[in-house]
Amino acid sequence: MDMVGATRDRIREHALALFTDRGYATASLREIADRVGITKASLYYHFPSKQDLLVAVVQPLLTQWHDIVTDAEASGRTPADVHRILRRCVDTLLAHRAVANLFLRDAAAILPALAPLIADIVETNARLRDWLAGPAPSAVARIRAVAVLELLRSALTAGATLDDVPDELVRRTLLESAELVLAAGRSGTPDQRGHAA
Amino acid sequence: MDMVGATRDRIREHALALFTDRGYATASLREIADRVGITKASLYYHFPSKQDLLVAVVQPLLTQWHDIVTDAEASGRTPADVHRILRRCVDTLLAHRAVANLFLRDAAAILPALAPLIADIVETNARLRDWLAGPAPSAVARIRAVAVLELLRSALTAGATLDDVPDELVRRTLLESAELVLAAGRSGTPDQRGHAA
DNA sequence: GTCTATACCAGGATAGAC
DNA sequence: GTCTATCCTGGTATAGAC
Repeated sequence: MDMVGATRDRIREHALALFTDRGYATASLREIADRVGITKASLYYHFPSKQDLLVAVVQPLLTQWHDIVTDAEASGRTPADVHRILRRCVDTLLAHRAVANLFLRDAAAILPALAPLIADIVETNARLRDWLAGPAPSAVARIRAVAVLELLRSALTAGATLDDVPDELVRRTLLESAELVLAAGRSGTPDQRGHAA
Repeated sequence: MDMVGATRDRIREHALALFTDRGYATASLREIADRVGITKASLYYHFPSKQDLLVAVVQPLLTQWHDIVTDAEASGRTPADVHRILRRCVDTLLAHRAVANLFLRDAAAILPALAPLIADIVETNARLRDWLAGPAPSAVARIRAVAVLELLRSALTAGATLDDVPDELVRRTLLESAELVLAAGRSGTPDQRGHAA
């Protein structure tokens, strides 16, 4: 019955592969078409522009990231909640490794191409950051929230740089570190606001 | 006396500006030339290719980053040493904000263009990471080292995202967090070397 | 040391035939 | 759904005037 979209899917896969190892801007539609076994013009039948192709490639990650924020905002903020959310973040990055890497390593090329979605992307990240920072956060707490998100990204780079360490250990270590940084706010590190025992 | 290299410098500046806000691949030599007030062909007199121009733009940061590693490897690894090195990292990122952002946000486009330098860049980062991880590091210690470097990057994003917080506070908070993560190895957090049972 | 002019090729995009 | 042909822009290159 449905081979419907079969070509479309193959295009998406090859596009992702080429985007990630040539960079979005440099990856050529001709080469994508070649790999799929069709011509450039045929590609344009399935996707009206290079940007549309990119959006199709990137959508799954965005959707899941959005779900995480929804989950976060619907729940409390006990240590267990924080742990669950952070874990979902890392898991999602690892599950969509290739696309996530595109965002991390190719943001300058990709974000302008995602112009229609950019407002939503920025807002989603801001909401996640704000949730992590907690209610009525100090400037320090907000900086820590940004730092924690950045820290989680290393789930991707760590796997690539240190090739003999298993994903599972990376995930555990990063979650631990992230919680450590966040917890610093609650358990009173120096100069947070004077003193809090 | 010497206006020698004046045009060259102006080209470098405008190139950096355009690279950072269009992305390296999309930034056109024609537009750079326009801004400088010369023609594309004149540009080619000063820089034999777009890549050479990029290298010229990027060199100062690389040199300074290299110096940090040299400093690190020449010194001990007391908390004070670690603090000094981390501080130099953050300061360098902030001092070369624009170029550093190029590396962070445009890596996919830039690294291939820096092919001749790439071996050195990777090696420098690996040495910094290894120094941070300490002698005979466990897998966890190495992951933490990667995470800490990633965390310091947020000096750049934090400034951009949270616009009302001063650089100085960002710097202090990130250094604190970085040291916290590194120190976790020494002061014994749970399950450092995996679960036995 | 800087410029004009000109040309080549690759890549994104479109029109129209089958 | 796929093709051929065509257009425009951009990086690269060269020859030559001032």
